[in-house]
Amino acid sequence: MRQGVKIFKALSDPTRLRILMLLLQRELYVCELVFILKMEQSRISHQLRVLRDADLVEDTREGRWTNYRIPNKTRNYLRMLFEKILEENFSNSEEFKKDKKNLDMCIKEEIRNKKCL
Amino acid sequence: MRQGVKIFKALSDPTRLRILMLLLQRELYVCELVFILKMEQSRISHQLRVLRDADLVEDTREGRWTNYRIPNKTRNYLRMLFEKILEENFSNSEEFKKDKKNLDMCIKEEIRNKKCL
DNA sequence: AAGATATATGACAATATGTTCATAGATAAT
DNA sequence: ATTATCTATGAACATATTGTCATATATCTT
Repeated sequence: MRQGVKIFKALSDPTRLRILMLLLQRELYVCELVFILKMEQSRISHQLRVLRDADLVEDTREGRWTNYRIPNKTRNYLRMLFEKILEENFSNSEEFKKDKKNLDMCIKEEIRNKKCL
Repeated sequence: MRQGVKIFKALSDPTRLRILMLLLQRELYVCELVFILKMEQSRISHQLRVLRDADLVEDTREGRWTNYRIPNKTRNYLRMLFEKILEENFSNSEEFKKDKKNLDMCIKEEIRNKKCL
């Protein structure tokens, strides 16, 4: 029960939804999320913690970097959730289009390989 | 987007989840929910408002009573949501077992026909 | 019309949440 | 070793949420 509530709580914030949408596309470092979302690093770290506590994301340390991704076991239902509930409401929103564009730029500029420098 | 967040927000409270689980079983008057959940009427009314604002429930006035139900268009994905996310976490919880028992009693004692008197 | 019942709502207090700022911890580069 | 970089965390603040109490509204009964 607690866990169920925790999951929905984690999903009930625009910033965290944006992060999840992005992680559904691709695993990302924190610094890549900073690049894409143009938000303070600590803000993103705090939100990632909430997502991690709800088991919606997992992370591995890679040197100085932390690589966040959506675990396979939740990937499917999360996708479904987003399709059912957020397709019109979110995927087509101006906000997410911008995030998507920044993600493309993030990939193009190889932020990941340049280690966010 | 806003709507998506609103839906998850509405789902992220134990009381509201209990109400939704009950409404998935059967349409109910507010006074029946009071009978089942053993909570203050105003508390339940407030929570129903949140659910209604998120379009998760709909209501019709029937004389003095308000009949709440889950609309067909959301019924399916809500069920799915609960199966995927809440099956282990909620449906088998002590809390919901108790609610279910009270719902049975509510039906048996025909609270609905007695109009909660 | 007056009283009783079912529900909704507004105000308030207690608590929870989200963001920012400052800083700590860990790893890499020099 | 020192410095720089990436990430996490704690404190403080503003805002939002939840539950309670009192009360309003609507409908029914008499």
